[in-house]
Amino acid sequence: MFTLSEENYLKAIYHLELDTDGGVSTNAIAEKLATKASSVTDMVKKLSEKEVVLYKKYKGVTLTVLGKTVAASVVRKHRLWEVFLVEKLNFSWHEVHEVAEQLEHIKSAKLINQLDRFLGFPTHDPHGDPIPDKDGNLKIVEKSLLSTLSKNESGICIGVDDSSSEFLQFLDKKGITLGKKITILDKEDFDDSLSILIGDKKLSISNKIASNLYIRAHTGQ
Amino acid sequence: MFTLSEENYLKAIYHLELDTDGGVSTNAIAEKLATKASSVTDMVKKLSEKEVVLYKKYKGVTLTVLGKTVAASVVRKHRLWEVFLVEKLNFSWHEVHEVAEQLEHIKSAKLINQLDRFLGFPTHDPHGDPIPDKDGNLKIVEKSLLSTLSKNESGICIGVDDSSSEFLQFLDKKGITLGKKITILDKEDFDDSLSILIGDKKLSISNKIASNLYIRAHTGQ
DNA sequence: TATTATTTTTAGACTTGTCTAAAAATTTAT
DNA sequence: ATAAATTTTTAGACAAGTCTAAAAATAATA
Repeated sequence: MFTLSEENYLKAIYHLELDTDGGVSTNAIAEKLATKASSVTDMVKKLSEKEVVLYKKYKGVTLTVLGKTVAASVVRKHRLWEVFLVEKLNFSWHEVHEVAEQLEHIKSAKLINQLDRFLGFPTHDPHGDPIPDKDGNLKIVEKSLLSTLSKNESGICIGVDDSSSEFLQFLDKKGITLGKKITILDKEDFDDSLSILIGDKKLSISNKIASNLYIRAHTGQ
Repeated sequence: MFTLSEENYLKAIYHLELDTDGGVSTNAIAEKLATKASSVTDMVKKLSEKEVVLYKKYKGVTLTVLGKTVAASVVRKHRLWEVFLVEKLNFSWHEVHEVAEQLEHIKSAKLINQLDRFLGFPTHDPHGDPIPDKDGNLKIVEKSLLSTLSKNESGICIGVDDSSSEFLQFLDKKGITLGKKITILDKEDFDDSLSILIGDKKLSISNKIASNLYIRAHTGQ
């Protein structure tokens, strides 16, 4: 069994590994968890003894198969709870993170399995991130950043890269939500801003926005 | 803000105060929390500094108004989550306690308010215990133990005194659930066992069982 | 009421997870 | 390739919450 703190470290390493090649650095973990490097070293040693990470001094850490399973289970719980909060309790997508950070540590296999069923076995959370299955596997969906699409191409909005509260609230204001079809009407070379059609509305968005929105390719009509 | 441990102490004192006159003893708290008296003394001092309990050495503790509010809020959360688990996630009433012990510590006013609404503002948990409202007030229902009823009297089963897993599973097996009408067909002087009518079934139950079932008086037919 | 038994508190120690400050290793730059 | 900068680790300390063992206070009993 793992403590709350251990689970948080495993989750942080799990996320960091996804966009790192080779081991995850002590400092990277420290930054993600808003703690000190020395604390990370201490914890990493403990996790190493528990055989959930591989650790060589000064060389960073990687999750073992076991560690990845534990981390994925925490992520699974986090994302299922987020779906619950949005679908059943009328939370906005920018409000769910903090609460899900707490709920993800509740220990009960039955609870999470029944919650999964109650929610209709969702595959993605309210930000478009995939929900690991019971075995920790993710359903990978082919996705591209909106900013990489060309004029006249279109796609379905399926997620965000930056899921900060500010960005999500901005999207709410603009009426940009998951599942909506977006078509590139025009691209401005000058500042890389885009003119898009979303639903039946025409919008102009900056490149910064477009680089934070994930799109599933949507060929035809 | 209160730690998990502090909340557990406050809850324990809250429950103990309900069936104690005067201060709650150190040993009583220790027993309820399965800890040592010396640990209780330490924690009680801290709670006293935080002004949630009144404490005089060797004289036991009582909750302050603030302490009672905090404790009631934890109990409220516990019982609302129990309703959720039973009503929405198909838990049996004997399975909910352990999970609710964890969920009761999740901190989010919006979460609990929305959960309350989602559940239809329930007033009682799956064991028949009242759910404190936002201000910590309980709706007191006139209730009596089944064992105190006389022959030919009847009532509605509204709760249990002992909510141990074993007792609850026993009741399940006998088909005794909350909301059912129970009529005393006969009382046996010899061993105080009862012959009862529940639904359309006739059952014989021991006095021990009858002393653990709460009944709301049900005059007429 | 004096004595014994029980309850409660104190004193000191231990664990977990964190921190600061300093030392060691690694990386970067001249 | 050596010096400087950065990263990482070690060493020692601290707070929270718990424990054991012993002392103090209270309650029970003879």
